Amino acid sequence: MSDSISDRLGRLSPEIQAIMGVYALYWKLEETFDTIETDLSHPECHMLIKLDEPKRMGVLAADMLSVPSTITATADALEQAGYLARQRDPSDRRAWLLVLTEQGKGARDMLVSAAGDLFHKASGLNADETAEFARMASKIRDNVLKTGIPEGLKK
Amino acid sequence: MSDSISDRLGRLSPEIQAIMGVYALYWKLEETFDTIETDLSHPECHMLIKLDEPKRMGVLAADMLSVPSTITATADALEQAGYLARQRDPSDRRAWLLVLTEQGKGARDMLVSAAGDLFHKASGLNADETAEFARMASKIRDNVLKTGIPEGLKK
DNA sequence: TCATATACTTCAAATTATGAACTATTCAAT
DNA sequence: ATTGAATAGTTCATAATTTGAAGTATATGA
Repeated sequence: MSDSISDRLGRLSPEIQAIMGVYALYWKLEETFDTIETDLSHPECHMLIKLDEPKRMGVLAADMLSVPSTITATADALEQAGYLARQRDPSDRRAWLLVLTEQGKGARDMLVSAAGDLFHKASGLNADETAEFARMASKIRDNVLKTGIPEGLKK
Repeated sequence: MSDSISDRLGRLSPEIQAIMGVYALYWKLEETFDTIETDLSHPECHMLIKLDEPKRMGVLAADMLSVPSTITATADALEQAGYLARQRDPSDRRAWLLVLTEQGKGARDMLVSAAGDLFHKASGLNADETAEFARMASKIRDNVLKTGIPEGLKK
């Protein structure tokens, strides 16, 4: 009776197994970012990868579950290094669109390609398994972004 | 020809979909740690969850793809707050075993339970899907830990 | 036209991670 | 035994990253 919870926890529920797998993969991917491109920081890599098309900073903040000031700092660094340019959003002149330069596109292609390789090596999954994992991961991501940022209750 | 790479990248390969899903879930889980227990930092939560049984600090470092000094800092904080105790490893007196106190076990059970709930809410997966995702995540984790820390080539 | 909300910026402070130099212990080979 | 090299963990100064509060400019609605 008293052990029902501890036992279940001790034997690691599927949820905890899933979480630990996610953490291991996340940490491994972060670690391997270090070995690729020396002049890009981790948040800069994240942002580049997200910029498959011009996006508003607020969209990126929501996407990365981050706050505006963090996005500003990362965008500043990428802009100064020539990877992207800020353009006013014509439909709302308060907002900026972050647009990759040619240099930025090149860096992004390299990163995305390298990340794909890394995923293969780190995960050890074959093509079918990768496809299945990607399907579930996409579903999860949709759900996170849908439920994320409750706007009102920021702690 | 020239578009084959860009096209594939633009349409987001399964690997990138998988990575983005993993990042979204990781960030969401981190975010929700903030809403649970106020007197534990993120790395402290990670360490508590890992301590399902007494472990050496080096094992934790390998497990968290981290370095010894980081583990020391986190263990110091948890020890000082009464969540764990250091015991010399009888089989190697250079090493410490980190052992949860009763308070630590209680906190861990709470965290693990909360993390399970969070996974459900954040992922939106049902029980079957969760089991399948957990299976793949475990496989990935095994592979990461197997291939991780190449010892020699630290960058 | 005024009040309020939104998009982003600035900046100082807090958190977290890291590497290099150090102590204590172990292990292997004399 | 004794020495030397390797390992486990610690200390500490520094770097990287994130955050929240206050500010500017633009939009929206009454």
